[in-house]
Amino acid sequence: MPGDDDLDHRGLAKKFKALSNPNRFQLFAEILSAHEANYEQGHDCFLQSIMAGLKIAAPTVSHHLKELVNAELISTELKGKFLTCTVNAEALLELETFFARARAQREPSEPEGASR
Amino acid sequence: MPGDDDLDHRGLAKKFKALSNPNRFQLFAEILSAHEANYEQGHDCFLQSIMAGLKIAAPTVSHHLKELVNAELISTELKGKFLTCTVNAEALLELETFFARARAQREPSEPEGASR
DNA sequence: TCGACACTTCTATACTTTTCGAACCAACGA
DNA sequence: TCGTTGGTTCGAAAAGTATAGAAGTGTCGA
Repeated sequence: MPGDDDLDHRGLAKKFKALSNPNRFQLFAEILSAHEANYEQGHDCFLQSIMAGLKIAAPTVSHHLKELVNAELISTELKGKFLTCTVNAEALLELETFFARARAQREPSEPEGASR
Repeated sequence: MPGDDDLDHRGLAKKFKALSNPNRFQLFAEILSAHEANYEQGHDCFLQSIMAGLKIAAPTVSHHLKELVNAELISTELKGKFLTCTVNAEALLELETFFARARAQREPSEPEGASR
């Protein structure tokens, strides 16, 4: 099944690209940790509070956010006046799996999933 | 330990950036699978054979390769006339771990490593 | 020694991305 | 209703990236 991997690669490349910019990556990381911090409070992650930690202007944040959404790394929801951000769990799993497989590929001595 | 993560982030962003270009990503993937294929033969991965699968000129490949090395995703060794490429296992682990932790961070309900 | 080969460096060009000011839209509170 | 605030869109400038042709370096085999 070669086409399967190929499709994966498209999506992966897009995600890597989305994470390739330092500011965008920080934005992502910030959303991630805000997530953790606010989990008990309904894990609302407000863009406003995230922006405080970054040194880029609002339009730029908006742009980067769009890229992250486009890469399906996060999703956003408008709650009244505010915007909340959620990290996409599937994406994280997809990426983790990619590198786990890559490791298995590099060192075939270590059988991992067996089914391949 | 906040500085720890910060340093990680630098390196990670660099790695994502290195993987963000489709051709470079393919190059990386190619090296990876050549690895797997040639493992019994001493897992020498010759650049020459990899280049055959890509549709970019030699100088470009050279450039991309340098970026991958710079991001510490691979390392190269000159064997006489030829260049061999090796995927850096630590980098793969680092990346896998990052996403594994990110998942744990996103959904604290799922205790994973327990330690930290 | 010489020529072919594998790869790199240099240089230039086309293209993409990042960034922000200005203007804009939507929602909330007074 | 109006001003303020959170966020987006537009437009443009600046910076960065991908790419390859030409020329260079080192290695091998004849």
